[in-house]
Amino acid sequence: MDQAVFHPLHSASCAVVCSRCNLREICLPVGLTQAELDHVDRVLVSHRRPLRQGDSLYRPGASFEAVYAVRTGFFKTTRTANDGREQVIGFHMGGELLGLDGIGTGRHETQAVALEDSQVCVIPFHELERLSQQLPGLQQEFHRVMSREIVLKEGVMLLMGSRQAEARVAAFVLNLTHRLQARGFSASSLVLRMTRQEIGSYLGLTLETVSRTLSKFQAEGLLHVRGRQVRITDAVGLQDVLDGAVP
Amino acid sequence: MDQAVFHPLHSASCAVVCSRCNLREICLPVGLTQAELDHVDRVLVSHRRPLRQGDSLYRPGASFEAVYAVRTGFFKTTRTANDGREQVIGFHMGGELLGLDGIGTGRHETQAVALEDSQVCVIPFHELERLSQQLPGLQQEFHRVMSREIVLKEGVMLLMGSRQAEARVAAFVLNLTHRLQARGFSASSLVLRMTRQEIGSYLGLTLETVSRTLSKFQAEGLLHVRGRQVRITDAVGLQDVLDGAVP
DNA sequence: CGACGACTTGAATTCACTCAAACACTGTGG
DNA sequence: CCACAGTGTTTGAGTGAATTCAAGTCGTCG
Repeated sequence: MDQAVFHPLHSASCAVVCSRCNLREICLPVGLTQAELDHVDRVLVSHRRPLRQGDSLYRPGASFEAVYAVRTGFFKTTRTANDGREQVIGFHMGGELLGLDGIGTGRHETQAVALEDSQVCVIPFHELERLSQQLPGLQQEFHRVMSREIVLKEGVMLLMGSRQAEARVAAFVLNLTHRLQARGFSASSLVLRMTRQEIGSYLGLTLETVSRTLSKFQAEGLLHVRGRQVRITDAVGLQDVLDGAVP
Repeated sequence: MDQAVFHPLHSASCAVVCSRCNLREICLPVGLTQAELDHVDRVLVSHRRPLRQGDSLYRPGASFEAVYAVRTGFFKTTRTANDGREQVIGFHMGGELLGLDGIGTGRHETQAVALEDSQVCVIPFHELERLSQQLPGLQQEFHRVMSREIVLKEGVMLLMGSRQAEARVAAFVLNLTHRLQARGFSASSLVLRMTRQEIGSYLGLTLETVSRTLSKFQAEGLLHVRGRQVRITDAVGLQDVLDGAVP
C-alpha cells in the first residue's frame, strides 16, 4: 500500500546530496556555485522517498509540507472536477518539481501518482523558503521553475483551445520527446509510460480518439506505434501537423 | 453603482504606497505588518502606469523587467499559437498580478491588453526578489500568488477537458462574480468587460456558442443577459450546470 | 494457458462548429 | 436630428469532427 513507502531509504541516505546528483543540471539547484551547493546539500533535501508504480505521493486535501523533485521514474498529476470526472493535468519526469499546487492554500489540490517505480527528493518547503532567503540564486531558480510551470499550463490551454485532435496528439508526442532528449534519451524512440486513457484525459480527448490519431500518424509515416513503443520517423511532419500545415 | 468602489483616487501619484491602497487586503502585501508595509512603500512599487482601453502592457518577446499589480481596470492576457491563432489565456482585475510568465525566460510569453482604461502598479522584479529576501511574509505571499496562478490554470484545463459548453460558460460567469464579489461588488450583477469572441477564445468555444449558451441560460431562468449586462438570478442553478447536475 | 486490462477498429450519434443573415448599439458627420 | 457605418451580438440551418457504443484483438502476468 501507499503507506509503506514513507520509510527512509536503506541505500539512499548517504547519497542525498544535490552536488552529486546526475540531475543537478536540470533540477532546482541549477546555476548555484559549489559553495552554495554545499549549503544546499547540508539542509535542503530532507530525504528521498521511493514509490512503487501506482503509489500516490500526495492526495487532494493533504496538508502541504514539502515539494518534491523527481529523481527517477515518472508521475502523473490529476485533479477531480466537480462532476467527479478525474482529469490528468500533468506528466512529470526526472528533475521536475511536484507539489507546487499546495503552496497557495497549504493543502494539495491535486493527486500525484507514480506511473512506474520512482524516487523523489523531499524538500521541506519552509526549508526551501528559509534557504532561498540566503541564496539569491536558489530563490531565482525557484521563481523560474514556478513561472515555467505557469507558462506550461498556458501552453496546454492553448492546445486544448484548438479543436483538432491531431494537433494535440502531435504536440504531446513532440513535447515528450523534447523533454526526454533534454535528459539524454533518444530523440526518436520512446516508451509511453501512460495509458491512452491518461493521454486522452490530459489532452481533452477520448482514448479512442488518441488511438485513432496515433494510427493515422502511423499510416501517414510520421511515426511507428506498437503499444507503448513509439518511434518517430518524421519529426518535421509532426511539427507541421502541430503548426496547422496541411499539405 | 458598482463602479464607485473601484474608482481611482484622483489623488493617485502622491499615493503610490501600498499601505494606503484600497486593494492592500487582496494584493501582494497581504498579511504584512505595518512596519513591513512601510518598508514596501519605500522601495517596492516604482510607479503607477495608466493605460487606455486597447493599450498593451507588454507584448510577447518583450524583456521581462517587472510584474504588475492591477490597481484599476480590467485586462486580458493572450498567447499566439504556432498556427497564428490568438487565444485568451486569462482575465485579470484589481489586486491581481500580471507578467509572471516572464520570470522563467526573462522574456514575456504573453501579451497583456487593457480592456478598459486601467492603471497598474509597476513592481521591478529584482526589487521584489531583493525585498522578499528581507521580508519572509512578502516572499511567502508571492509564492502563494504564483501557486494559485498554477492552480487556476489547472482549473481551466479541467474545464476545457469537459466537452460541455454549458459547464464552461457557467463556470466562467460564476468565477467572474466570485472574484468581483471578493472586491466588494454585487454578487448578482456584473458587466462583462470582454467580447463574446474573447470569452469563447478563453473557454475554447466559438463566439456563437457562447452567445447561444447565455441565451439558453436566460431561457432557463438562470440569468438575464442584455449585451454585456448580466444579472444572475439563480446562482445555485448555474452551479448545478457546472457540477453536471441535469435535472 | 487463461483472464484481465489495454488497445484498436468500426458504425452511428451528437454537440459544437461553420456559414449566413439579421439585429442592436454606438458614435460620426451631414 | 437622423442616416450611416462599423462593431458586436443573436439566431438559424447544415455540416463535421470527435464522441459514444460495440466488438474484437493484443499483450502481460499470475
